[in-house]
Amino acid sequence: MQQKIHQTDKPTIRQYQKIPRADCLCGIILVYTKRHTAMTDSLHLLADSAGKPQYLRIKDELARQIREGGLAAGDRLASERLLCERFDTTRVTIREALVQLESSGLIYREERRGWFVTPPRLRLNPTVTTNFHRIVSEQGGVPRTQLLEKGRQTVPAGVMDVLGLKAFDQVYLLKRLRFANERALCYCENIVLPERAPDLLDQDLNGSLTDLYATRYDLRYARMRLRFHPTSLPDHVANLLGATAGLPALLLQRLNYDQHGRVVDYDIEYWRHDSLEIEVDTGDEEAWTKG
Amino acid sequence: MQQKIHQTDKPTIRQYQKIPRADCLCGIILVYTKRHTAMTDSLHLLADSAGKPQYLRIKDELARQIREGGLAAGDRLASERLLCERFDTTRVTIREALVQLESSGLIYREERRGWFVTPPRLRLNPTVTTNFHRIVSEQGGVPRTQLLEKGRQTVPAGVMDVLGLKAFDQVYLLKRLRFANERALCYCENIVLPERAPDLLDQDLNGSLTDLYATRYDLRYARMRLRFHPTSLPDHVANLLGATAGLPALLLQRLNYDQHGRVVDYDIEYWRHDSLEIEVDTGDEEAWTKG
DNA sequence: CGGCAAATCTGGTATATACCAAGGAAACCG
DNA sequence: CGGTTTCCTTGGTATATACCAGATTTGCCG
Repeated sequence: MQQKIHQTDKPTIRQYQKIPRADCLCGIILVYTKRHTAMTDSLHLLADSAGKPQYLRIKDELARQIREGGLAAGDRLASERLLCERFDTTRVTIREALVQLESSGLIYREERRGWFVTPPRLRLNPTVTTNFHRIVSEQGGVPRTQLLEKGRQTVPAGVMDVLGLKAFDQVYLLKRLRFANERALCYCENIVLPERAPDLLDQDLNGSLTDLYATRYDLRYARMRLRFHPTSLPDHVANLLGATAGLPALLLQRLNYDQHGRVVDYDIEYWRHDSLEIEVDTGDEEAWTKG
Repeated sequence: MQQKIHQTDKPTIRQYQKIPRADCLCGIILVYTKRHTAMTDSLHLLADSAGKPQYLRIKDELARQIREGGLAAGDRLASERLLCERFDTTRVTIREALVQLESSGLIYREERRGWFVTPPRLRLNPTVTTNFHRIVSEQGGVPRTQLLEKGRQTVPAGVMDVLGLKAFDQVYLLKRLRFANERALCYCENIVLPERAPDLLDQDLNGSLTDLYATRYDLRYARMRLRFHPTSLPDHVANLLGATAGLPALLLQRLNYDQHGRVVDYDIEYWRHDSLEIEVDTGDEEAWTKG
């Protein structure tokens, strides 16, 4: 290994240049890079794909290498500084490409650990089951729910009306994280009507709420009003999910009714944008199962 | 405003900082740099949110100003360079904040024209109606559909199975853009079974396909299989929508059946992530209308 | 006044550089 | 051997600067 001079970035990079270190893991990311392709003309920008910006070409190239290069879900990409060298550019440009790949859902990052290939999305049919544990298990993953906070409080203004409550009415509030294979996918808050589930706070809330409702309170979700839109993670949610602030996300809100047509609870969920695929089938149920 | 000297960025920036900037070469000397930074503060940077990165504080501040400052949907923000001056930072940092606000859906950009406040999302209940024109109109907007391309071709491999077709079977393919108030929201491709809608290509395809089906072919969507997930715009779609490559988006795919249970068509739609809010109500229809 | 070209403004892309803090491995120590 | 300290790697954040091309405005000319 080369000696380092001090800890700034420059020496670090230099060090890689001398060491071929064939290594791997991403060795897929080949070396050539455009330096040579562009050599003839002063600039790196040119040649290549008709006037496309460099970061887009890098993005395409990385995507191709991930697809064809045998990187599997969860594998780590080469470090940014290494990619800089391979594509002969700066971290700013590399990161532009990486961030766009993240935005497309192909890769994700773990804070200061690196960039990884995103695992397959969880397929979710919120009209059929909301049982997170069941869904993850059925799709071959290991589910986990972590209770962050539980309490009884006055109903938040934003949901007072939809829950049919008046100011100062009390509700249970749960804050939980959902994991699949130890990757945090979702942060959710459940606002529950106490009269539907007395003593809820004394139960084990690290499992399925749906199951708890069914087994202990004889409640089953019969109808729901579902709303959602793409947005990005608020700071505090990003922290909880171990993601970077501003990561694209899906904000999902759901008002649930039981088999008697009574409101049970209201859910607010922030899902990583790259973690789910939503399915909704409408129309005659019979027809679907037959088909 | 101050006078400019010439058109590169440097003079512009220099003009704001009166410091002598003892040349840099950043190396060792660097006495001044991000000046004042923490110094006495007196700046917006201050006290404020404990240790939050600057771009997040700027993001919050911009969001606040948009909310409280009376900027309405469609209004333009100050230019990046002006924001640099106001927040005493560089374009890189300002853009980090702007991009995150874009990601949250609060603002959007028009290529080289500026940053604007995003108009309200279109509320969409894909299980009730897929009639874009109707939806936009009902929500007070002016809809427009632009046919980009139409043709008859062999069925694309990806949808062959779901459409119940065999290789080399023919389908109609439409490529269209959807606008609300002249803002492009959605790019969609419709893959239609010719036997359901003969002579479709001879019709006016700049309107509602749903209407056309109903009036001319006596077809009504009775069931659909809907899939979607957040991703980002592929380059060619970004170009068509007048958006930047990599903009967060919602990819929506839908398999439609008519009142006889026969497949009619398959839709692939890319929506701007900031353009829609999806609603799905499930359960007893009666109950909903009563409620 | 209307049309066109030049000046200017805007965001888009890119380089080079630096320092920081958290993650993690290696070295060290008891 | 196990716990702790040191140090390197990694991404996160930020500065300073530049040039480009499209969009807009200005201003001149006929």
